[in-house]
Amino acid sequence: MPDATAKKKPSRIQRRNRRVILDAALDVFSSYGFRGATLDQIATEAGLSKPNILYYFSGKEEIHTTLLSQLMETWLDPLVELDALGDPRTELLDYVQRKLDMARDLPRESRLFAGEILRGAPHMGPRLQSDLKPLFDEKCAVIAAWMDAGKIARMDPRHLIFSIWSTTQHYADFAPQVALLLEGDAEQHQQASDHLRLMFSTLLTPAAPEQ
Amino acid sequence: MPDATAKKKPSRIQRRNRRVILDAALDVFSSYGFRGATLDQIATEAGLSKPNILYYFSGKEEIHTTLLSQLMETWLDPLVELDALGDPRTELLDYVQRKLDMARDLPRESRLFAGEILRGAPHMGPRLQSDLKPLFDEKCAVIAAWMDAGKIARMDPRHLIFSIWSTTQHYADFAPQVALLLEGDAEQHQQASDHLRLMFSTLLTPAAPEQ
DNA sequence: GTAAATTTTTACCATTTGGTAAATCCACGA
DNA sequence: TCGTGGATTTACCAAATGGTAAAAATTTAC
Repeated sequence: MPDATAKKKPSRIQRRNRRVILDAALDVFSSYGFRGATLDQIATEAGLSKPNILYYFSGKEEIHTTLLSQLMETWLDPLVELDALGDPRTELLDYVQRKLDMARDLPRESRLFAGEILRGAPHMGPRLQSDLKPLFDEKCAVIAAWMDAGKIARMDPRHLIFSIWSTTQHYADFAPQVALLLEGDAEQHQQASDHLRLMFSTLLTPAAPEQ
Repeated sequence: MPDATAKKKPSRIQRRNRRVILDAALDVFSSYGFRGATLDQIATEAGLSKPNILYYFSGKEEIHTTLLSQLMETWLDPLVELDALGDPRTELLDYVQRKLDMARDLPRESRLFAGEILRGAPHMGPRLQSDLKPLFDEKCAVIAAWMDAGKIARMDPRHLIFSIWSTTQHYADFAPQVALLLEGDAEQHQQASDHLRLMFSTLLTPAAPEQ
């Protein structure tokens, strides 16, 4: 007896078109926000007709929600990789680097996320609670343990993470401003990487315990 | 012979209603973005009718532009106050504090600004170029001079400023996320202040030159 | 107090937008 | 090759939205 709720596995066309639509939607939503984006824009960008898009998704909101759901995993991944058993300094500095690389490689995703939080997370509140919160608490505990062991300087782990998030994502979310102020500088990413490495490296170094 | 382009000074009613409209618009634009905001929302929030609002402003865009223009001055003020003649450490740490206080006291303004940049600064590009850029360059030179004099640790002043902007504004722009992750913590602002003071204090301290 | 100017309301309008119904097209297995 | 179910298009629609015209109400100047 087949499960009444079972979904048939999607056809090749289904998979391709859903992917195309989501990619177009990422472009449009990240550029104009949820309310600013229109189905016509997404349809044009995807090379499909509007009703055809609504054949694959029940509505504008479902596209947006699907995008945010998929994004969440990617977004949290760098933090997931933070290893309690690794060297504290290396782990944290590598985390900064991964987040910065993500800002460069996935700016659309960064802006989509930023826009959603900026508007009060109307479509993502529950997911933040269920996915982000436990992970955040867990990693804060790891960092706190490292501090207790004297491996890195003592501070509030939560605000340390906020500082890592904000400084790295700034390069994606405020890219037009950064580009204007750094005008023509081709080495942007390397500069940012060097700066953040210096900053967090200095910050994490525990005050010399000797003497 | 009176100047044909001269504007009569606005009446009491004019001043009051323009102020009421801009305040309502700040609420709505900062919550929903330019495209997401509607004139009806602004009108309701302001307690006026939609056509009445259009008596004071030529359209939705003019309200938004006016808001951004007014905001720019407020926004740049903390940086303007950075005094080349003051003590470098104190000046920079005070700057961080002023920006953090602004994130707490003017979250709507912070979100309005963030949203505009996030969408590629469609209504603010020229102002960034004309107002922000020169100020930024000037203060970068000041900071560079401090570094040359060995008063603070050497680093890229431009990325230092980015780090100050991002870490402080994060508390306004990502407030829902911060609130969720810090849940119920009443001391948020003081914690953030302490953390950022520690962070930038450590960062700016020049490596001991002796030995 | 009254006329002129300013302010506000009422009644609209054209366009855009998210979404639907139904007809048509087309890929694919028998 | 033909029929069937999935995929796509055409032709719509109702609501929302930015904006306007002109009448009505109110304030201001004399």
